[in-house]
Amino acid sequence: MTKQSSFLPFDELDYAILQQLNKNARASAVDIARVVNANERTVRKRIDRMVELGAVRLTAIVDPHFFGYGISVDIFLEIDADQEASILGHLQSIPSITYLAYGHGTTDISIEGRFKDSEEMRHFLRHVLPGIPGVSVKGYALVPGILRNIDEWMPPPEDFGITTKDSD
Amino acid sequence: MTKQSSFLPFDELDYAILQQLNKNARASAVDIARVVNANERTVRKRIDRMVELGAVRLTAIVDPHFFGYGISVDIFLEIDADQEASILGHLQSIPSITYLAYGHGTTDISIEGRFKDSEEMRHFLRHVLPGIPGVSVKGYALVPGILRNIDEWMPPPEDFGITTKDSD
DNA sequence: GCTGAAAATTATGCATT
DNA sequence: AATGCATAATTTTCAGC
Repeated sequence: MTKQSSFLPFDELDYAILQQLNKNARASAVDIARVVNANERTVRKRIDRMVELGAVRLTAIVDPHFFGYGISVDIFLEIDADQEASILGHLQSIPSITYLAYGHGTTDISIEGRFKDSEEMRHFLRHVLPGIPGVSVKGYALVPGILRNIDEWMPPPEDFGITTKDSD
Repeated sequence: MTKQSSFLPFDELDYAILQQLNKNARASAVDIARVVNANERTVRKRIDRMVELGAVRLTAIVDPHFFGYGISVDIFLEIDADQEASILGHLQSIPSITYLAYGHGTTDISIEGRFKDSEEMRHFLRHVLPGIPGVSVKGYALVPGILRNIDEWMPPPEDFGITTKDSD
């Protein structure tokens, strides 16, 4: 058994509520209360607390495929260290970019772009990105399909103090 | 000018509503209606339609950092083609995995894992993954920081029929 | 497809345990 | 921290435009 992780701000009720909100963030507190077997006032307070603490964000997530963005590409950039802040700001503002992260080296950046067709992708790789001062495209790789993403992620039950049969 | 993309199921009102829902998926239709300057009944119908069409999912997204998952790692796997379905199913069920995608080759899989510390990461890389029949770890790379992810993504205004000063 | 008005449901504020 | 209760606000239903 590994060490019991310090403080757990949430419990199994929070976990159950979270699962419902994950299915439908607009579900009424009354409906959720019914499913998780709790008082609706309690449910609302728990939701408010999780959001206020910043543990959870209730949001609208848009499906790129629905809008015709059928192509996903991982792109590897190298940037001018002196212009890092402005370049990252610029990249943040580009709607084609669905993922932006620091890469392995100190001047490496990884991004994921979504495009409607290969023409759009090519234009982005050969004109948009190289057109940003201090940015050079080191390579890219088409992503054949994404099966899971952060929006479907949930911490394990243990993080809510729920002990599943444990013998790890 | 590139070709006008076929049919646009949504308009600028949908776009405005979406932006509000992105900030807070539980915002009341009345509040949203005030901000976007529309009737509340209309707002509700637009929301329902976007969700029913599958363009948007209203969900709770959990912040891994809040729960102590401070380490992100990109991991590259090669899997036995004959066991693809069962392996992908297995990977889907692992809570450490926040991203799962097909990779470049026909037997390549890319995943992203989140861990509380390097010990947990090491255990995952050296025992959990190799313990899955048909899976071998080809390499991995620590991700120093993620600045943007799919949950913050929105299609460009053009996809809602909004013509910004365009001269691309 | 948008809006109006009444009924039903849900959310909020205060108080109690 | 959870809940009961009264009040306020929102959502739903049934329309008409």
